[in-house]
Amino acid sequence: MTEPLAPRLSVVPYKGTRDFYPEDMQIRNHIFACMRSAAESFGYQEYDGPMLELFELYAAKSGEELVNEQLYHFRDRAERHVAIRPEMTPTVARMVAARINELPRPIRWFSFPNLWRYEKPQRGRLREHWQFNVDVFGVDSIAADQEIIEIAIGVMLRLGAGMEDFSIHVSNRKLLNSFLLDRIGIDDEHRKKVCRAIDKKAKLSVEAFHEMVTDAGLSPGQIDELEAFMNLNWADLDRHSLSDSQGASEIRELFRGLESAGLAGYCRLDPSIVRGLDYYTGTVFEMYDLAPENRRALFGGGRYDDLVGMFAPTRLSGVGFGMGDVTIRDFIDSHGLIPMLPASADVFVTMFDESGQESSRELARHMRQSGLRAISQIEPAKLGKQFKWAAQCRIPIVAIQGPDELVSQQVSLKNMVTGEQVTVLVSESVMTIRRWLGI
RNA sequence: GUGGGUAUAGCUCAGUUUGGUUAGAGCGCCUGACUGUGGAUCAGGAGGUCGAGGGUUCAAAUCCCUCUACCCACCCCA
Repeated sequence: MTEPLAPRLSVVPYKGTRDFYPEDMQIRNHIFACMRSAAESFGYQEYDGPMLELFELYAAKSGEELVNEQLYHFRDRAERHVAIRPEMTPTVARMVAARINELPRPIRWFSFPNLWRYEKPQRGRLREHWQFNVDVFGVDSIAADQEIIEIAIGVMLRLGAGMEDFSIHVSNRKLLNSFLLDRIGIDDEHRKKVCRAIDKKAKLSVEAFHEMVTDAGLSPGQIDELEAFMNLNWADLDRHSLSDSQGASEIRELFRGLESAGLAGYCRLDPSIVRGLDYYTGTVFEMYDLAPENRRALFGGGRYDDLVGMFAPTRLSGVGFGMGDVTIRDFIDSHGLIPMLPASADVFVTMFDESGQESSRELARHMRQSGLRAISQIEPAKLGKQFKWAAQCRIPIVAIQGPDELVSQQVSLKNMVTGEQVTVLVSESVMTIRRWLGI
């Protein structure tokens, strides 16, 4: 007689979320390590904040769609209206504002928050993702914009990407605004539509683009000017009629700085970069995969004049970017940049039988005390099985101490990569292992 | 929210057009050949309510209906 089975629960993770099994976690850690290293090399400090914030924090500035359709929110037991953070910027602005008078400026911070948005999942887009956020507050000059872009490039280089893999498209909101308002005289009413068309140009056919901007009220002459504007190279800015505008001079300054840093090759002026968020006021940039099958921006950022102002009377400018783990993972996947994952241990210590348990554990303990990562066979088993297990886990060295070795205080070490095997005194074993591993 | 695709073993997939023995393959897993040595080879084994529910039929993985999940694209974004 068998009991009727209870209905089983699903093993599938909640829609739009991921399980990180150890092999996934290793890759995530690798990506985060590259990000952290890039930020720390510029002296940025890590911070974190709560995953829950009051709903009002986002209602104020985060944009209609994000709040109305994508926010996870609920009432807590005291009827407070609580939201799960969909982005980090409001939190960091709140944290900076709370200590606005004591923090030495510039403030250089980074974080790895997990963020939640109620989305329909698809490639590069899930409901929970981790986002590397880097911001510098309190610098009005373009030098900060350059530093932020340098960090972003630093992450890509650490991940193993090169000039042939990605490109950072840079523009400036002021430049776009001068062009639209002063140069060709678009009114506010049509500006949004034109911006949308500009933002989408790369994805549209020439005809579709023309239709879209004509629909937005542009004359054929204005369209010609717009297309010339969008093809501007930063070096051409000097000869352009917008040459004297503040946007143009900021762009020039930024590119001169990037050029002298040897980084101009990773960047190019692309006046079609708009970015959706309203709070950007100056430099804006997006990173694109140069592989043509991946057309969407992988990350982006820019300068925002005053996010802190919603909490404190002080104006404090900021520049920053956010980099999502989902898109970056897709990027390194498709560019063959997933590194060989290191094994979880340096050495596997075998065990023969009940009588060898103590000596086996003692040997592993000895190796750990010498700084090696050692895995013990937990209970006696066939040696072949133990070897197989070690090989499956790609542990590079197996230590064998059977009755033969035990009588003479020796241990046999097998290099699983080369197949070489030696028998040495226990006291010399760590040295041999270190030599084999090159550590 | 709109549109398209997919669902069969742990994984990748045949089989569905034309309903018919006990639903298959490769890889992976377990056992043995091999009582002190992994990858190779050979032999054997475990593992499926064919996404779920209903219908048609003597008979359904296969035909019909409904639902669900996942993937992709649009919108928007990382």
